[in-house]
Amino acid sequence: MLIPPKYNHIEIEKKWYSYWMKNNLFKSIPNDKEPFTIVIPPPNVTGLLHMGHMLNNTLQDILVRRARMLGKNACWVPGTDHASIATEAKVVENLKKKGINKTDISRDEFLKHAWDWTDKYGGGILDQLKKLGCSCDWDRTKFTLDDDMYESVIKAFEILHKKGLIYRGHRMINWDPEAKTTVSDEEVNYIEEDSSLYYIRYLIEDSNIDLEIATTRPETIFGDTAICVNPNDDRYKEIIGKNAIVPICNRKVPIISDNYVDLEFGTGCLKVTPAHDINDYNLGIKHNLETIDIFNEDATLNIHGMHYMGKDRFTVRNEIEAELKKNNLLIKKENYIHNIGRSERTNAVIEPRLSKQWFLKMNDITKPAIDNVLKDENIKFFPSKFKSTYKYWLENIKDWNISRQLSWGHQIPVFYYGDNEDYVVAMNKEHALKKINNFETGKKYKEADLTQDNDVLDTWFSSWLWPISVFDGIRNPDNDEIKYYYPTQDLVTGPDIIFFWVARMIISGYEFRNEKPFSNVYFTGIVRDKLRRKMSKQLGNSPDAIKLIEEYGADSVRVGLMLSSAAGNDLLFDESLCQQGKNFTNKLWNALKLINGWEIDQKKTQPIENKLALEWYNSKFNNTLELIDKNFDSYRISDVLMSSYKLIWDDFCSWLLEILKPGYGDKIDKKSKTELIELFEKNLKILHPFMPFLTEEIYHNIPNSNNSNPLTTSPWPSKENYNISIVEEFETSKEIISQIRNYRKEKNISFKTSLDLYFIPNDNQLNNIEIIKKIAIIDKLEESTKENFDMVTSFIIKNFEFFIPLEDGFDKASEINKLKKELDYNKGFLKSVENKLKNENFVNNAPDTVVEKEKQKIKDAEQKIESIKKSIAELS
RNA sequence: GGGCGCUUAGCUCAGUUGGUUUAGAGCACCUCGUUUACACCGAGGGGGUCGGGGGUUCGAAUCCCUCAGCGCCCACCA
Repeated sequence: MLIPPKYNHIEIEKKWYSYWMKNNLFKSIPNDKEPFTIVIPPPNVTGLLHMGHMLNNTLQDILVRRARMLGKNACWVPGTDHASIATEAKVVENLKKKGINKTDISRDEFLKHAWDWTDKYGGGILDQLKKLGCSCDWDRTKFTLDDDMYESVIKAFEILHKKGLIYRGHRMINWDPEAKTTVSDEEVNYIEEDSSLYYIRYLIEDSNIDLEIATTRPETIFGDTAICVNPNDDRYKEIIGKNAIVPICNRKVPIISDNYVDLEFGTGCLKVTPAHDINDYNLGIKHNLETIDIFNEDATLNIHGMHYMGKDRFTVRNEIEAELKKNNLLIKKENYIHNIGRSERTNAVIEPRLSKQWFLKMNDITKPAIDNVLKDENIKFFPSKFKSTYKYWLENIKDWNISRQLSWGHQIPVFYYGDNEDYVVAMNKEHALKKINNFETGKKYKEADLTQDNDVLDTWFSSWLWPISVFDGIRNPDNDEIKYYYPTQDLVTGPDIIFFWVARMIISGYEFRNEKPFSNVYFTGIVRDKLRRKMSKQLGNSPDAIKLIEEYGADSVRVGLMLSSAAGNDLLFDESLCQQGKNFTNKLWNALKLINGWEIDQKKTQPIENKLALEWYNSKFNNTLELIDKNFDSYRISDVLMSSYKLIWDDFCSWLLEILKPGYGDKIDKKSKTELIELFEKNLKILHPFMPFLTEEIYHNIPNSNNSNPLTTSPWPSKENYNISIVEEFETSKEIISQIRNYRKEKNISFKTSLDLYFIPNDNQLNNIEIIKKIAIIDKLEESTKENFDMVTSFIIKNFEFFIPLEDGFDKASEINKLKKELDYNKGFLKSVENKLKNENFVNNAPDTVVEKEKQKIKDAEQKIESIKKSIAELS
């Protein structure tokens, strides 16, 4: 079989992905095997693959592929999210370009545009995931607005409403006047911005005292319904209970007192505008104040704004400043820096607004989510530090505002009838009609009498059902799929959506199925650039994911991402990581070429060093496998890769292959090659979750490999018993060989020149040349004493003394110097251990095993010192 | 303002309940090397006393206190 000199990732990745798909290797249906399920965090349907997706999905693929190899029924459910706000914003923007205003078209017309947009740009991200090698069961692909998914969301609303958990309330919400929608607290960014603090004069009724009031929002005076001072403020005690006159509109408002007001800030006087400030709203409720809403939906002033009606709030701010100044009501204006809330999506300044919204009561349904994560650890977080964040949020949870003033999404299944305050919750109009007409009122309603609520549900209200709804567990709670696949095993996601999504899925899991949605949550960090900056379009520091795959190959990119991504840690991405991954693929490819190049000599018997080396690597492999399995179980994925990387690069390639490598013109014995290939195949298996394409390709190029089955579905190596002492002994061998290499380097002796190595028999040591030879893996080693040679250089390893005879060019002084240095080191070491043992407290208090270890150290060090001294004496 | 966390080689990080030699890894760096798998390589090497200070202990990178610096989350003061 001819192996190409270079690994062609483009061709080979295409080949194997279509092979896997054609043979349905990622397909899962319920069977009698243990299920292993992951639901993908559904990316935005019209989004494009970025580094964060790559990291996240590579991790999921690694977990899924390993589970598959462990013989589990692995099921990775892919899908996309409709992402109401983001998608609707894009569609609106796109329509604007075409000269269409969203407000000018009907809901149905708008939805048609949105679907066209989705059909055109949607789902591309899933194809990109295939390029990355993701082994999802693509037949299961879901979209949150698919009919069945849609119905599940509505059904969930119905269930919760029936339980009395959903209510309609008046709330101060964050209003985005540009998108004309509410945004959740989490979607508002507070940014320090330059602003002004206006000091405005308010007159007091029946008094000649003026009040100075500081505000950042003079345009809201039309909504003022009180003036508030601190009850302990001596400056204002006398005027409490009187009325103040609001400038320009000349309305009388009461002067009230409340501890909320800060004596130090501004003038200690606060104008209260309950309709437009959350704190004022709370004051309004407390003091039973009137609420005057002065804004229209787009934050222009309404009729209460008098002559400013129809003008934008910021325009009014400027104009009112002028009017106040003209009337001598503006005392001063100061520069002022404060936090201004802006919509994450449109960047519009958020307007606090009183609005009718749908809410989900959270307090009643969070208990299992708290207990099962924090008390019982039925759900584990990796890293566990995120439990504190989770805990804090759940223990301070507020009711969830689930309605959004958008069209793209699941329309709220509430149908108003009669005087428009009565409503029913139903899957559709038909059901709704049936429901009301069943009432005892006797009144018969027609379809035309019903109006569905115009709002849609928060996107997260569909996402929080995802692990259940993808298996249709909301509509059909007893179906075979949900019973088999739920609860799922792992969730891989970012800590930034721990509240939005993770916590809510846990809540919904217990609420709808009385069972956790997943057992383990792996939190990935944020992918940043080398300078720790977030990847962003503006900075242009975000690499094109697909280009990276094309340039380096999917395997290399996957390895690059995994090399430095401990759970929860941010990943400082740099292309050099992909290069490192590519170097590794090259290394493996070349190992294949090397092994394939070795011809077999059928008659040759296995040399002892081959036997020893293979035995050693087998032990080393199993020793590492043990560690790998352990690290997999604790989700230390980058540690797993690192151990495999070192095992294969250093132990397999640099040591094992170098020992087995036949000499010039030589061939390898059959036994060695057969055993070697077995080990090589095992290497491929542990690497397969990380580098699926390369390993699959190599696997099918191994000579003598009888296995025509794909690696993807081959069994994970089972842990065999191994002898740890073999592994340890080999470390000694490595040391001996390293010493010889050092010696060659020091003396500038080429590798072509062979050296004789001798071993000094020592009665106190294991005095068996065979054992020493075994340890040294060097069959030229002979037993001798230094007296037989004029000059030697010696080294001591694990209390065995070895030496190499010297012929000429021997620098006695430097040799002695070298030994003296070693002597000093050992003496220093000895002294530190001796001091420890001299300390009576240590000897008396430390456990016996620890003391014993220290004593042994002394013995070893003393012996070594003796040997070195002897060598020095001999040279002098 | 409230809460959580971090500070170990040039960089990114390990370091499990305090005790395997005088702290590890990968990358980077330096030196040497074209021996027919690989220069996308090989061999070798330098480099940290674990942010500062104090304490507990026979013993601390590991526990406690304190100072300094950094980061994240929540709330957001007219």
